[in-house]
Amino acid sequence: MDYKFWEIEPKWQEFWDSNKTFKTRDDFSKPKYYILDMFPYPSGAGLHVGHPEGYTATDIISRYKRMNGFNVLHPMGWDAFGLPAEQYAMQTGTHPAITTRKNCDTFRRQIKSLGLSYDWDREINTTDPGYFKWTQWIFIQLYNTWYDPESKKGLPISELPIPSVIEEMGPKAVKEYVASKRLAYYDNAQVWWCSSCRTVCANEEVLTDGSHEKCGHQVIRRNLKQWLLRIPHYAERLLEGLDDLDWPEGVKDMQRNWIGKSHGAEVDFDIDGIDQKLRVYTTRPDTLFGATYMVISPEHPMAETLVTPENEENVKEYIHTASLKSDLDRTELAKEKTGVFTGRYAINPVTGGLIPIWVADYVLMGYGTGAIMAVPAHDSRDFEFAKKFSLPVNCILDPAAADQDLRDKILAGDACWTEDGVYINSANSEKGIVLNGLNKSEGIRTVTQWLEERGLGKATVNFKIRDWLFSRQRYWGEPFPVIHWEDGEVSLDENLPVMLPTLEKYEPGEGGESPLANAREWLEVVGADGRKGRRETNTMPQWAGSCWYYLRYIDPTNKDSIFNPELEQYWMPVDLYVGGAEHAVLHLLYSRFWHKVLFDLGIVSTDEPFIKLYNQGMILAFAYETATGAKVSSDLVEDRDGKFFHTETGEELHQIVAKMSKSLKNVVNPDDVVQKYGADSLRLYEMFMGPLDERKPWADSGVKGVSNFLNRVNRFFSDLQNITDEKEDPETEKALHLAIKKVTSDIENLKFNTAISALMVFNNHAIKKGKVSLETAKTFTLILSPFAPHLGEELWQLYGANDTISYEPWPKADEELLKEDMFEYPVSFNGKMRFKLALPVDFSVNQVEEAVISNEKTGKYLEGKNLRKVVVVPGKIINVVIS
RNA sequence: GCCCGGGUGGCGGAAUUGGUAGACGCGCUGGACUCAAAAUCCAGUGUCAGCAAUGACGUGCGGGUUCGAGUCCCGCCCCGGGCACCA
Repeated sequence: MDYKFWEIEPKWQEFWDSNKTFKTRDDFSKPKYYILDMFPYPSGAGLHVGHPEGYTATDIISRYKRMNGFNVLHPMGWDAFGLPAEQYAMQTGTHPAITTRKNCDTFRRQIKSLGLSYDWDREINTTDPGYFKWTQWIFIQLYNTWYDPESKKGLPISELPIPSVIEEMGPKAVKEYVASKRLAYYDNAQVWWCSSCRTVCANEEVLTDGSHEKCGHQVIRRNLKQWLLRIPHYAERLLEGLDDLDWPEGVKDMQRNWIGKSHGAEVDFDIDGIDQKLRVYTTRPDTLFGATYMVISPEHPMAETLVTPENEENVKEYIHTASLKSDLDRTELAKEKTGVFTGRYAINPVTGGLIPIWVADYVLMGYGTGAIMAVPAHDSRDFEFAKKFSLPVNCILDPAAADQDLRDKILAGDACWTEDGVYINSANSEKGIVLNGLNKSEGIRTVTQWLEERGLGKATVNFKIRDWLFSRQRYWGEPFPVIHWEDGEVSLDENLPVMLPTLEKYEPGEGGESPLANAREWLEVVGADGRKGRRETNTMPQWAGSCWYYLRYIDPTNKDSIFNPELEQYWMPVDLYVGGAEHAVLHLLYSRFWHKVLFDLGIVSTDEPFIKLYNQGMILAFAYETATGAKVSSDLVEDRDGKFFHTETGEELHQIVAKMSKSLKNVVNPDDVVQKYGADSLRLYEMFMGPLDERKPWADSGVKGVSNFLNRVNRFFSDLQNITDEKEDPETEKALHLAIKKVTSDIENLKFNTAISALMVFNNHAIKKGKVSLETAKTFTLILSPFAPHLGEELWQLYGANDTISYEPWPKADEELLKEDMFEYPVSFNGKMRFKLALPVDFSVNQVEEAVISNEKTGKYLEGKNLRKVVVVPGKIINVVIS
């Protein structure tokens, strides 16, 4: 019987659709399982083979969990705001909503053709007003929340205590004070501006080379009024929360690095000749004795105060030059350090010595206090700077582990040492501080305490994470529910949703304003009191909609509230979240931030949204290059007996693995694969390629391999002549239960490649046997069905069922059947396996040893050798040690 | 520079976490079926030597621990990802 996937696959997809087989009911009596895919951006290019990888994995688990009695929530939707639809609108005038709808239709059709068991009644779309109404609503919650460091919680802004000093200054001061505490605020911000996209981008969207992640164009600095979110207030919570999450360690590390917590101290330095102090942040207060100069960043507010008249011109020029530089120029490591002397000196609090204050752009205003004490002997950046400008290098830490040569250099101030050691030259009994003889951690403790006792400084914690730039000069995004009044007041428009106006032109407005600035009618508002105002013309970034979508699936059509809290309590948190590693920081950190705020406000019931996270690896493709490394398009490559040649030049080519790309002509379209081999084959191949979390190259021959397997399954199991009513043969029964056991544990551990291998092993066994019982055939069909659901349903129906296989109970492996009487011991001599010896499993170590020694084969290996000992690991191995 | 991954046959990858290296699949070789081809089926397939039995070698490189190392430890090399003057 032929394997007619082209008939059975549409048949079952139609069945699932019309019977709403995968509709999720809010049945609280069952244990729930919420399994989520990162929803896609529906691009015009349609699905690529990377999408079905994660989707198939979650689909297998969804089906497996249903068969294990779980109430499974497994939804899909569209992250549909974004630049491409808007750019297309600029070129063609087509409204982005139309483009978006078309693309979603394509994606939905393609996803449905893969037989994925989503509950389509819960489909969501971030561009749907019924959805973004609630994105705007969350923005309002953020705006109306402040973070209380005491209780470490976000609280309603109405509960913000106003200090009496502020209160006395009048209502304007109070308003400003309140604004300074809101989690969302509107302010001037130094932002990255992409002149090609005519929009700002967040720090995270700018690549290391200073180009915009989306378009590759160089970005520049601009000062613009923008919306920002105070995510650093949640830094500590976001950091602590990571510990209990079942996430890949690498992702957690990346988030930890991004948050960038450091412990150190703030120290106040007196300034010679002015009655002001310069505050620095350092993680190495212990090296205070080695501080030989200070540096402030060019943007430091005290720059003007500090500079002496004779240095004023120099310093001003330097600050001006620095302001023109991009961060890229300023941070490039290869670059030489620059700086100018202010003419002013600070007083080192432990030595009492005068140390020069410099301005240099290697110190950043955005971190710590924007000023540092420089310890060139024990900080490599300071060392580099000191060498260039001939500043003194005082070694105060005798290096612990350096070789003698290096140690001499360090002690002489000719090299830098940042590791542990023993302090020298670090005592001032007059000031009551002695570090000599201590090590680094003792030193840090001693100095910090000394500073605190004298009111000169205090222990401080710093974070690298910055405020999140939350507005874009775009049309196709969520409008802010905000009105700017002519008198400068900002207020919220709580009449949600605030809709996007229809535009004739999607070009950005004057001076870098969003295209919304062109929508005059929409833009201008008049208040009840006749006051005039303008709507916010910026829109939210794409992150906004994806920050909370997992919550809307819970109750996607609710018109009155974001979701029903009872449903939220049942379904949350997400039990398993699968998606690409490219979202390791941004999406996942932003989501966690919003979720924690919503948790503090009592809107959601869990502190963390995603209990377990798994990253699927990227699917790559084979590509070819010449001896000189030039890439060759795949259509110009000829395969001759496993060697590759250029069809035009005849040159032998080297096979490499690279990202799929149009230019290399090695992009695989899932539609073509479904057409040629069927959805079950595509699913199976994507899972069989290798471990889910690893990057791996696509090979068409591999699809053929799994397609062969499904053909063999179909040929054998759909031929009722092979299926008997007799009792199953013990050997086959054992093979079956071995497969159940392996497939079960492999699904639990997301090891789908080896699960499929186990299915293949059993199938090979069954075919070799020639006959299996109906019971066996049904059981095999059950464990095959999550992987190849169409064929699973088809066989299930053939065996007499008249309903879906999707909710049939998952088989249990019978351990009794797997027990062995005999074990075939590998017998090694000095660790080399020589022969096998079958012995009863219940043999004692002594009995095994005797059996080995008396075995005739052993004699051969003992000839001319001494038997030293016999190592027996019951049920594992025998090793005979000879000499 | 720092932080994570990863290097196993011709290829994708297995290996119960210290116990038979190479499961499963692709490819290749030989055979069956066929007028022939495709498809399918059967057998073989880490490398070297040998007709074979068998032996030697073998998990990026160099050391070490152990009765025994792909797996653990020390020192390197290469590939991929992230961060990068954060004091």
